[in-house]
Amino acid sequence: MTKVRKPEIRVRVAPSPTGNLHIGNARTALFNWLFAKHHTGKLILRIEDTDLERSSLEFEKNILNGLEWLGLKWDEFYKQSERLDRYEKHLKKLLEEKKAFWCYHSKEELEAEKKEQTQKKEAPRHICEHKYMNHESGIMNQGAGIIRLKVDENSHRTVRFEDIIRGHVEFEQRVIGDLSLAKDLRTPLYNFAVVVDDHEMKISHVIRGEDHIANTPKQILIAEALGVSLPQFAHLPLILGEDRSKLSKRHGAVNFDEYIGAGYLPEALVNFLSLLGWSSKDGREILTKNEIIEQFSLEKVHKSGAIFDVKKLNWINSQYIKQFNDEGLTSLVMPFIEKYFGKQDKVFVLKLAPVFRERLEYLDQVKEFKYFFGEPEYEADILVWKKSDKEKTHKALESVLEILSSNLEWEIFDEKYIRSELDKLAEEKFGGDRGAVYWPLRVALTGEKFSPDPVEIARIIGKEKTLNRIQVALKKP
RNA sequence: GGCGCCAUCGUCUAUCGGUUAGGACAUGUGAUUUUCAAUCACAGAAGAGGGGUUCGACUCCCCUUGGCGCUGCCA
Repeated sequence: MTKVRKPEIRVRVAPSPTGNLHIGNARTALFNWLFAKHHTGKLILRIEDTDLERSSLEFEKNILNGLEWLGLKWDEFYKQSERLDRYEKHLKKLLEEKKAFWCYHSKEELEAEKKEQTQKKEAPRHICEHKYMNHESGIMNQGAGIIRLKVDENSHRTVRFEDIIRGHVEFEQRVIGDLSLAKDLRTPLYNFAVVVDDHEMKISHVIRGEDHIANTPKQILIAEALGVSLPQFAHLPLILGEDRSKLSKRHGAVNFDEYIGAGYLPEALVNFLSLLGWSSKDGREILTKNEIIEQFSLEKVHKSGAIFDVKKLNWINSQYIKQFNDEGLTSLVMPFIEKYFGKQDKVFVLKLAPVFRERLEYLDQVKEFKYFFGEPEYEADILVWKKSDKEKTHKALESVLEILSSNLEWEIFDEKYIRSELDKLAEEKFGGDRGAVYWPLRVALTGEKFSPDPVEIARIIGKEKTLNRIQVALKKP
């Protein structure tokens, strides 16, 4: 008995470089990557740049960068624009075999046909009589034609396929029409190029968004004409915006760049995206890449679309941020700090790490902490605690200044001791109202109504700045 | 209009015919507390409607409704 070797798992990510990497593409890429990794298969990255008008190298670069940033490494790389010979070869064969033909209808004629069909409540599609013409030389273009596949519009056949996620899916062949394959021998169109490539690249599973589901029967027909075998299909549920329509620009941040720029962590994004349409067996939601790979299966992918919920992303990201130690978080946060506050001393930023770890959802939020990097500006009246008044506020600040400046070895700042002194002050002079002491101190140090604990801030910014800021506060009218 | 896909808390989801329908995010309340966060505890919150099948349906089938996608000589 010979051992049956399992066919190699090969999947592909096939973006077209007509725009920047989009959240939806990234998710599709991620699922392909997870599937490949789970089965120790290969991931093929294929740039679908047959539309030269709209494709650009800049977009291609953006897409590649985004995927790399996410940590999705591919094993093979192709560009359709470099494979024109392959498409031409198959196109010629199809033409010779009379499975494909040149269609010379004008766009106006096509438009009219479609209009008529719509009025007759028929499926809009092109049924081309040119396929019955017997051209002398079928391969050559006799005018301004395009190449179409001959599809029998009278067939009663149902084109079926088994989708791993959706199960049986069927389309009536007669609603498909004589679909377009290429503008000319060296300008293939999407569906045709995909089928040629998926075959030649030995793709075993096509995992793509549900928006491609209607392309599948077309691709099946093309594959049959080409005489090649079909991959398995899996159509992923769409990522939706708040209004439940397909996620797009009008929903806000859909460019992957924006998430990189906002300081989301690649691991967090992988984690979050993997949970859009998929869930782990054990129900846990914070999972490492390896855990996701291990548990991943297409059978567990949901059928219905999933709304992109930034709040959950934020929560997941904050969970990842909390996992870093001071050193790690400091280097993560440094570029963002320097972007807003200029060059900073690493030793100083290291002191901020605990504050950031507790409070950041994404790294760009460091911009909220400007009082660590410069002197605060604020209106004098916010110094006054709600249960207090101007006079008491002044008194409190003076007392705090005294406590901090007199009996304090600042090099060994003892938070506990300071706190007990300030508490004692509140007890003795403000009837136990600690807010009367801490609130003015906070505002003096930060210029904000909301902030981390003022004693912690004092420790971080150091003696000189602390005393100075209190004095500034005291001079406010 | 045609074709197709989908349908459990506000959101992401669990349940593979028998559960008080579970978890997470979000929300609310409370604890902590000098504010805001963080943290902890608790709470409210769901099977679109109608028919079947079955001893028993969220789960299987059909219809309705609704949502979405596709409908290019774009991908």
